[in-house]
Amino acid sequence: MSVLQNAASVLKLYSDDCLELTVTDVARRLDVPKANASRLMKAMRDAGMLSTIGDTLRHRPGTVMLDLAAIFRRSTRLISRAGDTVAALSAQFGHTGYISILDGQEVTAVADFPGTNALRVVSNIGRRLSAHQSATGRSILARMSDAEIAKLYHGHPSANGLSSLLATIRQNGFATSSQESTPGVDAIAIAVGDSATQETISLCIVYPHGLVDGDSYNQMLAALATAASQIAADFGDSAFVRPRFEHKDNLA
Amino acid sequence: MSVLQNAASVLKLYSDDCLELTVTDVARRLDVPKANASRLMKAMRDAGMLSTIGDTLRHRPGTVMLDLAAIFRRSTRLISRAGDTVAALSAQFGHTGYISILDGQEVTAVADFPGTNALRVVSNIGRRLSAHQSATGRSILARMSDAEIAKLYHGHPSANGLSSLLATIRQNGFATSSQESTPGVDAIAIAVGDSATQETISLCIVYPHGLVDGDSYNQMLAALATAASQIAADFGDSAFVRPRFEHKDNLA
DNA sequence: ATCAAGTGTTCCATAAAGTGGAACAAGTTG
DNA sequence: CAACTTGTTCCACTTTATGGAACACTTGAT
Repeated sequence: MSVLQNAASVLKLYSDDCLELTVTDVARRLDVPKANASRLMKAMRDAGMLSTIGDTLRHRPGTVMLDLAAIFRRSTRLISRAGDTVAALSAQFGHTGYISILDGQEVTAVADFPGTNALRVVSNIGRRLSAHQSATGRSILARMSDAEIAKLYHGHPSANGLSSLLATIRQNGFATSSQESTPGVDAIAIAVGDSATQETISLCIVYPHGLVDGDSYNQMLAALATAASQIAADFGDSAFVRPRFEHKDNLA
Repeated sequence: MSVLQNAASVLKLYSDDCLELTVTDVARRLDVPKANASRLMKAMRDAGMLSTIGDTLRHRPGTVMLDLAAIFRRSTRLISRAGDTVAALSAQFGHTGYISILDGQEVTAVADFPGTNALRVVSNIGRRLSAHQSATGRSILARMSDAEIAKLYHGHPSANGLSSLLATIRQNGFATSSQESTPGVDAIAIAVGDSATQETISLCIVYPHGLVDGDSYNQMLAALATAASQIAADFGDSAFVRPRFEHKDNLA
């Protein structure tokens, strides 16, 4: 194991439920000797990757990390453009929106746009979901060939059922989920790509299950589809499937 | 030089003006052999600290970095609380606000609250300013003893003039700047600390030079002073100096 | 088509790290 | 004050990083 991987492992320990870490925390959770954790975290402090909280023994991410998320978001025109689009949709419908990317077998939100409704889904930048268990993940996976999927999910138990799921999404041009990753939360997602870089991202709107009637659903889906189609056209996305859908009168 | 420090150096190369890096960029800018940059960046990719942009040779920060800034902001009650306060002030006056911390001889913004005015200062999370050359930096430095300042600025050319500057700030309880770090931008800053952790942060409002009259300035300063005093009281900040100021009729 | 200059990767012996067990100091808790 | 926690330091040993050169690949110009 290289130091870098260990350092990354430490950073990955941070989450919504873990805002600070001590040497012992790290040693326990990564199952490494205390001595290693101590030296590693000292090195990370010296490098600016970690900082102590006040003069306590607890650690938080270092100042080096502070602007990297913003730089990621601005790194490509595709993300910037999609962010503007989802921000507008989020404001229009009052629901929370995301831009996500695929990272191995997981998807990660790179930008979030909190909704304005009283009951809305709270966003979690950096929260990772299984790609095959989320609308946003499946919308991206559906753009890959069966061979690529087979390679990515080689030996994975969910590999079998995935194929038919993705076939439907390829046909519809959009993906949905209902209370899958998070209880009470439904989602609509459409993926777009940049022909110049092969970069693929997913636009997603999440909303409380049961609080969106058929009309609203249809409007959101139509608006998301129109927005995504426009982006796909602008970025020369040949893999884009223009969403096909019937207006639903009632939701299950 | 350890790998971690080199990795941190790579991450520090990213800025508002540098959203992507190639192997050659890194080799040149850090003055290391191409071979080292290549292997280092490969290791950083494997660790998730960097990722390639689509299938190009350009690199952006990796997905590991995406949520670390948010975790930093939530890591202490002091920052969260101050953030809420500055957000309210920013909304009230329409000017951009910041929360910043001292990092060596520099200050870094950890949270930003963009103003609503048509002409407003655009924010830069992670942008680093010389502590002694900014209102926010001086507001924090003023809380340190002369001995600590002397140690921090040992051998630094600006060390001499700094002492009297800080003395004034200690007396006033607030710091200001006018077109110092950024042309056309003025700022008011007040620092507060947490007695439990010795953590110190600075609350700051920035506004376009010449577009704020005496009344507005007085109101902002008073509002910021009141807000900071309340935070200082809540966190048992014994070093806090309640701001003393006369209402200005005209600004220079 | 060919050359030149750019890109990033791999090879190698040398030099410099990281490793983990144990002993240590400092602070908490009952 | 003894038993526990915390984080740090020491050591011989192992693994990793280093930097120069050779390599493959793409790009633009002649």
